[in-house]
Amino acid sequence: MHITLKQINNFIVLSETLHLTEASQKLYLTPSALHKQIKNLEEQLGNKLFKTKGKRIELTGFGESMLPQSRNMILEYDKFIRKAQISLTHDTPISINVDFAHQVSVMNKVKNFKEMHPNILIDVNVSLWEEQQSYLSNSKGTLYLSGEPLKVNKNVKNKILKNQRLSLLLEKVTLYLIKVFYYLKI
Amino acid sequence: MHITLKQINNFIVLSETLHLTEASQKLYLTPSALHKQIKNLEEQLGNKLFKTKGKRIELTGFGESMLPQSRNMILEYDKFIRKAQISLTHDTPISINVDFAHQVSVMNKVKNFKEMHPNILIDVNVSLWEEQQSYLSNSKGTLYLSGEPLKVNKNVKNKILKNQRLSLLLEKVTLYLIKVFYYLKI
DNA sequence: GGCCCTTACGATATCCGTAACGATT
DNA sequence: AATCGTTACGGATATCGTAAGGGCC
Repeated sequence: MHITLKQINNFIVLSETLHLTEASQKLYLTPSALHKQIKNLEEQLGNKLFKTKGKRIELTGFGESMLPQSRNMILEYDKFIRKAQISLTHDTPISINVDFAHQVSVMNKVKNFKEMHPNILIDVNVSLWEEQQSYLSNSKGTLYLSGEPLKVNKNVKNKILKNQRLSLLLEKVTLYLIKVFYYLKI
Repeated sequence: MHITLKQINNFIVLSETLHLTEASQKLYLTPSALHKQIKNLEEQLGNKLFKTKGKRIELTGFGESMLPQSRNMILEYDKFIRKAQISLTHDTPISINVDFAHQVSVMNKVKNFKEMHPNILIDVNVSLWEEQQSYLSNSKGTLYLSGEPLKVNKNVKNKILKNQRLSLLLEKVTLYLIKVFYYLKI
């Protein structure tokens, strides 16, 4: 069980781009890190997934054959996550941070939502995105989610600062946001 | 993608035993480690999977609802591994270590196998299991597989020494062995 | 008291980024 | 010369085991 979902996902992304640098960007990794993960996966599978012709990367026959099953793994994972989202119990208090740009649209939807579901607690804290960034620039920066501090490690912090998309990167935040958006039907 | 297959597997095993200590033994972990992994999974899912009534552990409704999808994940992973095994190319040289107890049965099968598949290279090295253990007792102990040294970290080493079952624990070895056994139809 | 879950803490292993190298176009 | 894959190395992070705490039978 040493093979990880992350590695399988890496494999799929690289197989789609056949371009290490490009794939590594999509995965928010350095080419070096991605390269090592692929190597590691190949080692555990006992066969090479890719071969390199000059600068070009190609799938091996083995890699080709592993692709469908790999996609199934990720699809199954998606279902798993979706299940977790839908299983949200209605008494879980939810609080979300929204940056300024999305304040209006979210607040309106939350308002409607609260009328429909008065027993689901939602707090919406609005803060400038720059403010959230400055939290993260501080090495001890924390975000708060449902009242609890959300530890942010350096990697995640960098990813956020680079991409300015919180929901794409912090899975825990994503989960909560999606929960809300699921109800909001955003 | 922080949720790992290992965690999902942990969840399933614990849900079957509802007994932390017992589950942790099945998973070759200490209760402490398993406990933390479950906590971590719950945190990422945003809901508790288990609740504790006195000394007894019970599934929450959420945990119950996550079980089928979790099992699917593991089933899909099994298919994934099986696919990798079957995709073995016939020109991969294979060498396996066999302990004394299994020498005769394996050697006979290998012999038959070689007659049927003369172009698949298999070397069988026989050594006492105690010998293999003593390799591992040395902190720099290595096993050899297909000529390449197989780095053994301390955790794996301990697991092997405890359980005396190589094939259950070293996935890489398992993979190779299963490859062979697949052909051998053992 | 004994069993069991839980938490704190330290060691080990793993993961990732930086930087440098080598090869290809 | 520029781009890309690869490797070496160091720091940050995660994982695990040991040991100690606390509740229930």
